[in-house]
Amino acid sequence: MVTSGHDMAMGLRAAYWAMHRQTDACLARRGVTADQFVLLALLAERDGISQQELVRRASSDANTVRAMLVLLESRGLVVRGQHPTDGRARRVTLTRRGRRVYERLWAESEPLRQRLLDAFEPEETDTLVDFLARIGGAMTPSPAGKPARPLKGEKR
Amino acid sequence: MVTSGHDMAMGLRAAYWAMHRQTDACLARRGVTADQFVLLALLAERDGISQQELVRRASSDANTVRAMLVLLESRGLVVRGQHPTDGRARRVTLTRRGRRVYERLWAESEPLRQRLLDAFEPEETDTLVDFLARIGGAMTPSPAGKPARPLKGEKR
DNA sequence: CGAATCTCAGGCGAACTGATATGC
DNA sequence: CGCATATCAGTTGGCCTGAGATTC
Repeated sequence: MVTSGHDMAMGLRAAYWAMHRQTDACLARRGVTADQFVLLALLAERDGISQQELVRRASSDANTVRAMLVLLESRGLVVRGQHPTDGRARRVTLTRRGRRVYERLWAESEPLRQRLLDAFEPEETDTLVDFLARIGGAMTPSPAGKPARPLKGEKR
Repeated sequence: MVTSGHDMAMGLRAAYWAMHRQTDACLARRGVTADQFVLLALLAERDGISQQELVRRASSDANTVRAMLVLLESRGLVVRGQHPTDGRARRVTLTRRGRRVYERLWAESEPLRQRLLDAFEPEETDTLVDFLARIGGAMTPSPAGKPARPLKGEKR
């Protein structure tokens, strides 16, 4: 097989959208989108982080995250409070209802994650995650001045 | 490392969006989005296919593809003609200008694909594409009645 | 001062739903 | 008839740019 960069890109696109659509369909009954679920999951994993931190972890951008949080807040799932030390930042937390909803969504989407796992041998999953991380790294622009590209002999 | 289905999903999300943003940024100068570029690439590879075929290959949906093609047609990059045998279908072709623009975009985005390739050893790329295809397969709903899931001993 | 975090206004491509027309 | 392809109308969530306020 002769695999090109284009094949990788198209495969990545197909894989992502297949997953995204399945996730949306799975969560739609509760009126939550896949992207909103990502935020809830990040908060469930590490509650009380800032919006900026959510932006980074969700691979999104500040305006989008803000809009989504405002929406989730209006539904009583999250609270955007004040950061204890940084006056600029907001401290985002799950409400009790938010956590309850999230846990239900997590349980209902478990079959999806299982189907994902079942498609791979146990020893393959680490490789896959590593591959995906490498793509993310290769496609992340170096923050101007700090050469994030790996030089020779540099460990990742 | 303990890799969960959630890790895979988040990694896939991060990888896809990193690539998508870089591609958008790269093509923006010519006023073409990454998604539009996908359609152009599919047509360059196999000209004269139907919209439905584009839908499948682009992992998109009929309404979205139509809207994008109407847009591309208004810019003189594609033509939506009549299918020779199937009266329902449309035969979509690149115009000469469309092909010229596409080839320029392809050349300008070559560094991106190279960065993608450079992140992997030659023997890894096939594995990656296989992995991505498996995700796509695992997340593709079986078309009701045809169990697309792999049974034991079945070759892919 | 610059840099970081967030807010606001606004635009837009793309995904989606549902209904409809037409040809296979 | 059912089914597939495409169209149309309309909605929405999410991404983006650019500006500004506030705080570090």
